[in-house]
Amino acid sequence: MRRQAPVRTTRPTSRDVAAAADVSVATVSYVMNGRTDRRIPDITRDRVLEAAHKLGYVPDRSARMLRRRSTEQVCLVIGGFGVPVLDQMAASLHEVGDRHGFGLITMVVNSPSSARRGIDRLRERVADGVVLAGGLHHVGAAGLDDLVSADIPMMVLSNSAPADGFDVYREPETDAVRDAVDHLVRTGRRSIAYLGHEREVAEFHAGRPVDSDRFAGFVDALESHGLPVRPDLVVPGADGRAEGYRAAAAVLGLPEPPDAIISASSRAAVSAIWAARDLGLTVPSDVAVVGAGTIPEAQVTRPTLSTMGPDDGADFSDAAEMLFDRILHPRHGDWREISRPWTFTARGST
Amino acid sequence: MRRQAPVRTTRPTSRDVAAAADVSVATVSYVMNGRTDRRIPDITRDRVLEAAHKLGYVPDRSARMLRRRSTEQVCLVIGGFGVPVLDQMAASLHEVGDRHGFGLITMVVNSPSSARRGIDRLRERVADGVVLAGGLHHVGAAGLDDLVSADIPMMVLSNSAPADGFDVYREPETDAVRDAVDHLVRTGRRSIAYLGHEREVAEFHAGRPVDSDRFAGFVDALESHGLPVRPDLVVPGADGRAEGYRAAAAVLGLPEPPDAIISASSRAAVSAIWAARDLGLTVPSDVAVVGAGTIPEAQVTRPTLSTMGPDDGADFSDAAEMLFDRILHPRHGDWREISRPWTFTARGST
DNA sequence: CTGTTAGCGCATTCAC
DNA sequence: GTGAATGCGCTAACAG
Repeated sequence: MRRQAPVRTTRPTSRDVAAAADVSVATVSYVMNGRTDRRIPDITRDRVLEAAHKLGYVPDRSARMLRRRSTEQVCLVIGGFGVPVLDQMAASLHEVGDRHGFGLITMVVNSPSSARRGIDRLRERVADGVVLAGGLHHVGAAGLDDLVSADIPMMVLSNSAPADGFDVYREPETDAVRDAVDHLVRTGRRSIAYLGHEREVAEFHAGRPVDSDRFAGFVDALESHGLPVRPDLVVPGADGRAEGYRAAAAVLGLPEPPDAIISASSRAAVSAIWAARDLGLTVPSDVAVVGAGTIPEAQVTRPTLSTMGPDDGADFSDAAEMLFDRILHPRHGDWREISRPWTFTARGST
Repeated sequence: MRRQAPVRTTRPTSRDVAAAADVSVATVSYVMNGRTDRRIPDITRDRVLEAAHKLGYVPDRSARMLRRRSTEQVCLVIGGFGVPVLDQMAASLHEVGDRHGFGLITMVVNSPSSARRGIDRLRERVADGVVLAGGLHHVGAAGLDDLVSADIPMMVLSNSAPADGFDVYREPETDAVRDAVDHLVRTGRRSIAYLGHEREVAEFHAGRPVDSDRFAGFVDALESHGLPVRPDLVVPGADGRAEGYRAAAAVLGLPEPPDAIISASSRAAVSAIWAARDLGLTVPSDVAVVGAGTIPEAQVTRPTLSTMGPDDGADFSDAAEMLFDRILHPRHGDWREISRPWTFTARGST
């Protein structure tokens, strides 16, 4: 049974409802928005509601946006999908956004050109607030300035960006990495491999400064123990499970394999445990493994996975709340920081 | 160095640009939209562009939306985050959306009330098109009707919903499941466990009809081999890695453990392999494992993971293209279906 | 308590 | 080739 094509009459507007309920458009607006500062008698209210329902009236967001000069949407900028921590961020934004009647739009920034497009779109005011959780590198300082000068409330996830023009969310990882390395050295490890993200590793091997709290902490900690940073043990592989497996298998197959692996993502760390076991190695006696980030899986692997991460797991409601606070109560200056230092938790894999 | 708070002068409008360039707002509009049907001399064009740049003019989307009666955004409705296949969908939508100048908004539907809110918001025309990839159960038939009567182009991912009022994307899994079961039985398996999604399993145990192609195929295949469906081997655990591990460990610890496990997600299947190994079992000789869905990891596990899935992996550009086709060339009736039947690929784990 | 009015910023007729 | 005028649908002043 094929459904009838709707009779393409134009959809009803507030004027139509006003006419049907025999009130003014203003009253319709007040009723539809449930405004309590306007005293509308229940009789009138019901008449409007009934007319709206009968006509199938639904307010038009575009018009509301234009008039209110607010979109009631926030934008989450990420570098790509499949990263657990960003799923958490998105979930938190959805959750607190719902409470405020806000929707979420996502934007993927994985190249300079997509960064340019994204910034332009943001400047067109598609959203009342932004969480910059990825692609920061492609956005760059100039892009950040564009966003700041567009005067749009923003929260940036970064350990290095100054809180100037926006709020920032930091997860200082240095101490956790140092603790992890200390722990590994104390238990007799001498050659520690680093499974990093593409960027980190590329910059390191190119001899450029590496903008990574985590990697810097790793290098510092090694040096403070008088241990060398072996370039052949700094490899990419943290960006996915398959990548992690291959990278771990590769370093463990080296003539002088590491006796410990620190991975910049916990999901790659899990893969590293697999790889070790598949090579006939025992974790942790032959090789220790440490992951970065909180994933539930860490508790069910054998051995359980030692991790570095924020104490209270991955929940970003505080970041979301802060963004909405700034959207709802705009003020300039007074930029805030949230800091959630990571700690090292030794479990079975070390 | 603290950045100056911007002088909160109102942002420039096309009128301001027109004045600065000494042209009319119409000309500004034509230039900004790069319209080729209007012949604008380069001199004029450059003057407008220069004025726009100097004033920092950026067109306002809300106004454009209202006037054009289109938002140039599509909406992806999902049931939650962390599902690889949805990441693929989001990536595809972003990709082809970018080509058409469209943005993406996401919506999480994980309860009847969030479904209601989502539908209402969609009816407010926050997006020109919708991909319903999750939460379909909470939306329900009535919700679908609301969306259809709102006359908004839509693509629904479902194996059961009729293509009536919207396009549908199907992934028939029955044949693949049958092939998997056939393969398992042929290689001597007699008790096959099913790691399912929460809903599937709950409905099964409640004795209600299970709206799952995959599960139905599983039951049919077992029966055609004269094998019973053991209720104690139909367990939830496909919704996550940790869940999968626990569920697999539990069934494998049963007095009469299964000799094969079919998991409704490949990531839980990977966990099942872990669990088996941790219990001292060998895969596949002691227990075979099959996963549903394409993940790169399947190739690096030991043994490699036998999976059921679409032949060409997880790519939804065809779905995205179809949605945009309907948005850009609206027509009623003629609802289309894309079907990507799953096949079974035997690898090391069977 | 409710109606009238005036835009929000833009894209699009229709004159010239 | 360009400009003046109109209105998308709604909300917020301001009257009454």
